[in-house]
Amino acid sequence: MLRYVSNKVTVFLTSRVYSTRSHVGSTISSNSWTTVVTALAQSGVIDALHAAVELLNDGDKPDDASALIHLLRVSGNNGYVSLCRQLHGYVLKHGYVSKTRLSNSLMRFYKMSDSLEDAHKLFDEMPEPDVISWNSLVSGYVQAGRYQDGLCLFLDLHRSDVVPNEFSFTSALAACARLGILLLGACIHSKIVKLGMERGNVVVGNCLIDMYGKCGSMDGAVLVFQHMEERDTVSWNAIVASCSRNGELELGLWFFHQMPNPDTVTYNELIDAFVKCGDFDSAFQILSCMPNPNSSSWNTILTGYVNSEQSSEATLFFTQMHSSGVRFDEYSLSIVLAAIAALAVVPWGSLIHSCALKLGLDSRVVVASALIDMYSKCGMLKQAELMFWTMPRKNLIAWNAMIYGYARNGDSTQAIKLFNQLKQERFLKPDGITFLNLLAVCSHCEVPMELTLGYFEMMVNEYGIKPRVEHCCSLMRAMAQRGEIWQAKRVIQEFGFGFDGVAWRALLGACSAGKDLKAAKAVAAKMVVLGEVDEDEYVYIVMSNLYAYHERWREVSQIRKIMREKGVEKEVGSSWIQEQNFAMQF
DNA sequence: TTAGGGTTAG
Repeated sequence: MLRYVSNKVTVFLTSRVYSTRSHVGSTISSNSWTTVVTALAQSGVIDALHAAVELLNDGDKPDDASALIHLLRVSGNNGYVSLCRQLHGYVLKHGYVSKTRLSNSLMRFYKMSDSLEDAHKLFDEMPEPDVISWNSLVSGYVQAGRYQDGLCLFLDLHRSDVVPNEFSFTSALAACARLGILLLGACIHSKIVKLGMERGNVVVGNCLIDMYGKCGSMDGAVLVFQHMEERDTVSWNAIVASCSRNGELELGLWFFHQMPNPDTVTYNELIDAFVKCGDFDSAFQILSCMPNPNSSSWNTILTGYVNSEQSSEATLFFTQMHSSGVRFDEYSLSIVLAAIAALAVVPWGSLIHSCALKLGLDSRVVVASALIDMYSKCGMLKQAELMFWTMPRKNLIAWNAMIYGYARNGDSTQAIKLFNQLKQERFLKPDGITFLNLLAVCSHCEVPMELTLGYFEMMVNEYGIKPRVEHCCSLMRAMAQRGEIWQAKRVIQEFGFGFDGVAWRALLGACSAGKDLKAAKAVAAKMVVLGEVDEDEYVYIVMSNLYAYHERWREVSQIRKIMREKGVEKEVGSSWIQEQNFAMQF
């Protein structure tokens, strides 16, 4: 068996080695593990790998695990995935599994090659995982965006006999930050203080600032920053980012002016801060004056336009990026695709698609998901499907984008079918967005009420997702469509959204769709009590239209009068003209 | 203590 495996190793290696060999020349004169390890650690990497494989082929077992660790590191770093997997087989066969460091090294390889499940399996098989084994897996999950899995594992670590260290806490804090779980983040902070890890480790401090900032606690972020014994550029950037994120522009600028050596990230944070408060002029000013702007600097402004629903401006800015010679990255493309999706201009979307193909970015998850989204928003479901099914790796965002595509185009059968397929996926599970899309399908198409309710219950009970107001709105729309307005009203109360204007607004929309004047009057009255009516023409328009439908003209003119008095008037319909310039730029 | 683990922008 070993001979067979090793032969494959040799074949694999030689097929890649020959071309480089003539340039590098052989540096290995005598084959022994000592010389091989020295070579692996220094130079002549390819030759050293070759020599190592020859030793394995000859049945020459390494004295200890360290040679195999070196071998794994070097082969992993050079992309010899198949060799690494075969080395794992060798490790299993020759009983090296109990060597914790060696297993950690294998875990590193599996993490590097995006095989977290293999890393976890290996971890489970380790007789004595140490703190590095735990940290490696926790950080693997966190870096892969599987924050909940990472946190669960971190909590398991806490319950184990292994003592967590600084590294364990930094990964856990990053997960809390991304999930916005301030309570757990603060608990971890107190644990860090108790263990005396807060001082003397700048990275821990940086993670704390980031966690507080992302969880909306500006005070927490500033407090940590002020108490840090040592600060590096990341600390300063993290505090400026916290200010930007929490709308504290002036405080952010104050920190910026104190900062010894601002770098590109710092300037980008400032651009972001200005863009977030709508001050695009200042953002431009920083962009034109900053020392080393990169694609992120431009992308930040581009994102600002998209987030403030200025899609046309976003596309114009994108052409400006192109003419300024900015190198587009996957984010530039995905952001501009969002703008194009909002404008629903298919030719521009196709142009960006070609651009992505040309740059070799079309299979990146952010770009592919944005393309799916753009095509489905433009009504081109077949194109969206093609993108989805040809993606080499589909993450949840891609699945959600495709389900949303069906939802938007009213194809409930396909949306539900795809959702059922997603449920079968081993390493993905539906999230709140998935269910939002699914419930939207149910509320727009004629999906049986039992099925709709079933999905809602599945979300809460099976997947433990707390319903947000948007989920309840979809459920209410579905109920209202069947004339069950009063049951829909019960949903608002039952899930504690009685004081949420958005929920009542949705219910009013549902009453309007069902032409139910009596129910609409009750809902509008509730909205008046909640103060949701002032400066919002929606309630007036809905009520006026409903009264008109029921030919109650006296009430219609009364509402129009109130609207005139309050200065709330129906928005004038707007249209857009395609800027031909955009297409001309490419 | 040369081998394995951590932080900031979208």
